[in-house]
Amino acid sequence: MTGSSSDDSEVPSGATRRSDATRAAILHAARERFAADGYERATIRSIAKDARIDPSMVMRYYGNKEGLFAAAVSVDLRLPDLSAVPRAEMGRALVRHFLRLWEGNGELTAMLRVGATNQAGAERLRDIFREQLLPVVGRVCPDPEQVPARAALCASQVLGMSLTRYVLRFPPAAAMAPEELEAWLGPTLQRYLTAPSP
Amino acid sequence: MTGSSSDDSEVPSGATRRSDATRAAILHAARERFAADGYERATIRSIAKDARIDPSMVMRYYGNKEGLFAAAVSVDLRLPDLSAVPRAEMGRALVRHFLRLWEGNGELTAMLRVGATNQAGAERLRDIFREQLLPVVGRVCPDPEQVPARAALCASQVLGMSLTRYVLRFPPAAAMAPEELEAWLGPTLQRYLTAPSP
DNA sequence: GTCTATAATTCGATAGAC
DNA sequence: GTCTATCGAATTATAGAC
Repeated sequence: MTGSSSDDSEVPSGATRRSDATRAAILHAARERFAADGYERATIRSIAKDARIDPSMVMRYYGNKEGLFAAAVSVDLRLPDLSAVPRAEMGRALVRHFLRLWEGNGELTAMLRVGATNQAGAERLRDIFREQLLPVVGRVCPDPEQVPARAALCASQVLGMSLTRYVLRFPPAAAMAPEELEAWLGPTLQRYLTAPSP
Repeated sequence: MTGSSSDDSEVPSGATRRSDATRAAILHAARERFAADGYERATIRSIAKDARIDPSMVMRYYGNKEGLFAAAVSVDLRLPDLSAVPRAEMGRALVRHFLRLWEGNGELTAMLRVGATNQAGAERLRDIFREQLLPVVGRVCPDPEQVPARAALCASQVLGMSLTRYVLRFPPAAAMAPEELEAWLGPTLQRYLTAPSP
């Protein structure tokens, strides 16, 4: 009964499944739709249509809409080790990293949009904050008690600029050049990271 | 034909309509629902239920869901005239104003939530930025060419903190005391408003 | 002014043929 | 593995009785 079945619905051990291309197409379409429409308006049907497959395939592969979202959005900020850059340049380094990250990545916009309306989305963003940003700030802030607040301040400015620039599209925010943004936001993060607590 | 009709569906000239209480209840419920659930998940049915009236009344009064949203959300930031405060304290004054505004006002959270997912909501936020924040910054910034960018930077930090504190509820952001926030964000806005362009 | 009933869509999810 | 067909539920919106 192990190999005599005429269909190949069983997951093979090491070989690539025939469905891998389909799965990748679904995830790609899901990321774009979630980013563009948010969680509620990004329908399984529209995602399937983008991926040029049948909607039922999405259900088969990912169980339900939440499963699809969880599978589609896995954000790795790839934050640099700030303790490796000169202390006076940490702010700008962090801003530059985030700017590059946002420019070519709809996933982050998706997370932001979904986090604003969906409870599970907000929780994912809190996870990312806790697991990825907190440790980085922890390595450059001597007082552990101040780490959460300083990290949250950095997050507020970075997410705020992302919101106004990529989601709400305030014309001046969308028009600013990356170098300009880096020059303005860099000192802000620098202060949140290193200035004495007020 | 003007007053002989047996029903009172026509809008009277100066007197209060019998439906005013109902309309107010609808708008109140709509604000809360839009703030709590975002545009898509805030259904007319749920709003009507909160207002303890029939869902069809909402349609009758506001035409459709977009009309209801437009009527429910009319944000007046009541921004102070910054040119009336000492130049060195403008940043803190602006932060303090926004903090007070956000604390007791679900409307702003609603705008933020809806703006993140709904196109019309984003446009309303752009309107508020252009009509209310731009003029205030314009009065304290000597170079008109720099006004939009400086205003957008202020908006990014204010909206970013609102997002992380009230919508995404990052624990450290939600836990910070207003005085603490004022001390951290004040200098940031102060620099965005008055520091020489980098 | 208020409500019932329902039309017209749309969505997530399931069943089952091939 | 893929697709058709469809269910059941929810939604916006309309028509019309009282």
